[in-house]
Amino acid sequence: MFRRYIEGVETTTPTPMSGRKAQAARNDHVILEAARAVFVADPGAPISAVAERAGVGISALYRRYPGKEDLLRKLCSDGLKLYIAEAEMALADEGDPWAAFTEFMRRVVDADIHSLTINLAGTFAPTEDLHRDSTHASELAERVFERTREAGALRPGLTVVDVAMIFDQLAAVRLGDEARTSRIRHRYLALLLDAMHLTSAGPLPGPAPDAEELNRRWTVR
Amino acid sequence: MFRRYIEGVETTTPTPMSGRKAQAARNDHVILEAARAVFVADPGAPISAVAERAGVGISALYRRYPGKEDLLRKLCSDGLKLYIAEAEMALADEGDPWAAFTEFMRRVVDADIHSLTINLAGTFAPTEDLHRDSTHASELAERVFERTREAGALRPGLTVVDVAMIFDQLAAVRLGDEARTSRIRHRYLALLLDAMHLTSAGPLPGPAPDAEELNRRWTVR
DNA sequence: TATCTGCGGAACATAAGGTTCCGTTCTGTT
DNA sequence: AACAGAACGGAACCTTATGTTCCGCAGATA
Repeated sequence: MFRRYIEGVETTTPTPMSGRKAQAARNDHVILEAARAVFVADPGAPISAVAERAGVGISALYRRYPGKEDLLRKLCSDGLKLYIAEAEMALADEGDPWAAFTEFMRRVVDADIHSLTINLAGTFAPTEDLHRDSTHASELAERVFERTREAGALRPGLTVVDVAMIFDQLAAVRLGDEARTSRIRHRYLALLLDAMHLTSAGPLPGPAPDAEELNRRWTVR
Repeated sequence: MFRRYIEGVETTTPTPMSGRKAQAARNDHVILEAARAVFVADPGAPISAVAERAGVGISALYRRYPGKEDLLRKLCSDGLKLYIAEAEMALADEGDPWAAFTEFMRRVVDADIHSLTINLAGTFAPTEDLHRDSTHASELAERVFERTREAGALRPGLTVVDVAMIFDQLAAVRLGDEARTSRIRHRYLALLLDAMHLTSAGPLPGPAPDAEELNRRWTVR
């Protein structure tokens, strides 16, 4: 029978095209990717938009996540882990600290990690795990920043909080599709990196934000 | 009678504290200011939030504007007129073009004009008047920018659209109250201005956005 | 005193969106 | 071949949010 034929394919293919389990596993990924795209474009988007984009029904979402907030938390958690991984990669780079720092920022902008973390914060009640990851991410970023600063590659007066704020500003750049947006963000990232690299420039006006001010954004609006 | 006394005050004081007309005129201003504060903080805020902030009832709003969109259009229109006035002031400055340019940007950031124009665009159906003002504003900004560029004060490759995008990014900076936000925006404006002033730096990556891409943001989302 | 203007805010109507639920399809088993 | 169950689609349900209307009141005006 046809079914049998399909089953045969299943057992010989790493990612079989049929089979309930395989379909479900594929949906796991499709749904997460759709959720990422939708919520990055609009953190307040309805859950039905995610289902539509994923090409599945709403029940496929509720089978995997108890509610909307859980999905948002999952995305945010993944974003934080990505950020942590990028920061660790930067720290593992023993070469030129400035080069490692710029590459770190480029990768964060490239993967639009910031849109997954801070931009989603405030749309759900944060959990203890999320808070831990967030703290860890901040610490790693601080180490990347400090190493760069100690190498004398940064404009005096800059702080690691400035880096976070710059990610904020770049995440606000939105024009056309994701590819276009990414390209334009890199344009302004290049501009900002040049400004951050002016090691003999004067101090910037006003005190930089402090970490406490930043963390307040995690509370539900 | 007490009423007579008040009337007497009315005729001798420029802004009498009582009198129906005077109260109404004051409300005109109070309501607009409340609407500005509320919608700048959140373009999707409910109209009741505006009334609450103004300390008036909802009917006081509906007496002045047929509906929510009309109020938003009024704010946006005022913002465009402000922008036009600032650009004209910059053009009238016959001194150092770079100084005039930086002061122009500082004033726009200071008055948070960008939050009134582009940030509100898309929340209402644009009218012909609005479109005309928008075009006029762009033309004036272009002249300010061109004059600065011709003076050799700008990094090669920059365009006037970059200026608009930078306003966008600065408007995304939000931390604490309006005063704190303003101060922090000026910090990053200073950073960006330094980067824009690197007249001998290499070109930035990627093509700058074009005007058409920008104007697409005026359509309702 | 009669009338009018401006206004407060409850009431109303509607839209939006999160969640539930039922019927259907396909899978693996007896 | 019939059956139990998993995964799912999507309509229905229900609550919330919010734009708008409306009614009654207070102060001003004549």
